[in-house]
Amino acid sequence: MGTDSTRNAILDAARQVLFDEGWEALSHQRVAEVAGVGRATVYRHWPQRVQLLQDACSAEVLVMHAEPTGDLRGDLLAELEAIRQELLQRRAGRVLIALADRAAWEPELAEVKRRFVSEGLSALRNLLEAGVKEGRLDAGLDLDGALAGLAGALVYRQVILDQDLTKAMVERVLDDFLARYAL
Amino acid sequence: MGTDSTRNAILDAARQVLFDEGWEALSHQRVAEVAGVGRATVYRHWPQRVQLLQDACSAEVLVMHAEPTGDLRGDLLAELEAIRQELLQRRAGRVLIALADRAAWEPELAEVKRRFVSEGLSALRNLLEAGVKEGRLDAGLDLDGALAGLAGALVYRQVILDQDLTKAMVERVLDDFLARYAL
DNA sequence: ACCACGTGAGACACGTTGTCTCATGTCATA
DNA sequence: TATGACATGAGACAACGTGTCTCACGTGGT
Repeated sequence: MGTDSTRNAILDAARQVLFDEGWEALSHQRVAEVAGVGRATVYRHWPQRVQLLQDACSAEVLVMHAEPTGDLRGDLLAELEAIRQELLQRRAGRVLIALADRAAWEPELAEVKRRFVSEGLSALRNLLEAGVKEGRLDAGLDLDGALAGLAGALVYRQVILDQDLTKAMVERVLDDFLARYAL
Repeated sequence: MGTDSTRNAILDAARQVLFDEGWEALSHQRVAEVAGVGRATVYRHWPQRVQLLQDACSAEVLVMHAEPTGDLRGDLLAELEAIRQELLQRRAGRVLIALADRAAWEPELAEVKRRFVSEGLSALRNLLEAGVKEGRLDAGLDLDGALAGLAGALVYRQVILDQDLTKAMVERVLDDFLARYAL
């Protein structure tokens, strides 16, 4: 077995363990078991647990972005819907919350978290930016504040309140936002 | 030393460890060291780690609530300010995020989290409810949605974005909300 | 003076972690 | 085909953490 396929098998196993059994279960030993490789092999590639966490998480930062159509509300809704799916299906919420928790004590993870958040919301940010530039959103809009408001409301419901996000919730959050800032 | 003072010493130590060293460090052994008691004593009172976590967290659910004055914006602002202080100083944010993470795999903690959130926001909920009843807020207001929007925006900024919440941020969040829902 | 009881210290078995060595299998090259 | 470089799996090993147990000690109430 070549180096790359072993690495991938380990990373796949790490993600599986992370999602199914939680962060605390993500040990070299457990990952080796699930990946079907020797324990020493996991240590060889990732001597530190935090690096394994980092690499396992990094591959999760993939939000499907739709092409903007020019319809502001429609584009925003599509993007928020993509984020909703990410939170629901790919369990980005769990990863995010685990990162937020560990990042306080493991500085390496703070950067992973920052990237995770910023990449996950980059398309949304672009849409809002364009909306302001084209005069369809209030110029006084605080971009970071708006992102925190939109994403925060969704993440909070999904991860803190344990609600499964519905399309209606997303629309409500968006329409409240637009009621305030759309021109 | 009596039973109660030992219990309190252990719970104090548990909270200290929880805040200063993180959730993973919260073992019977570490708590015993910090509390200056024998390891067996900690096991005697809390055989399961999750119970220790539970009791250590439960005492953290104390938000200072101001008396309502009748001025809706002022009262809401005071309450959000109290929540901000809680998130900033008493590290409720860290506890909340740690609870959210562990609750996914430890059902006992889900209830602790639920109480934590609901008690922390109960005063805010009452203010909003009264505002609707007195006709000062849009009757179409979705109470849970509004709470999620307000709290979510603050928690998200504090814990996910690592921003230290300022008074200005709180005012902005509130005024955006009132711009949409105040009559 | 007595006793009940919570406690601290420590012994013990057990599982986990991180490191190391070595025989084996695989792949590219001569 | 023979050869050599290399990644791997298995396992030995010490160190550490965990959960349970026993026992001597000190305190407070009787």
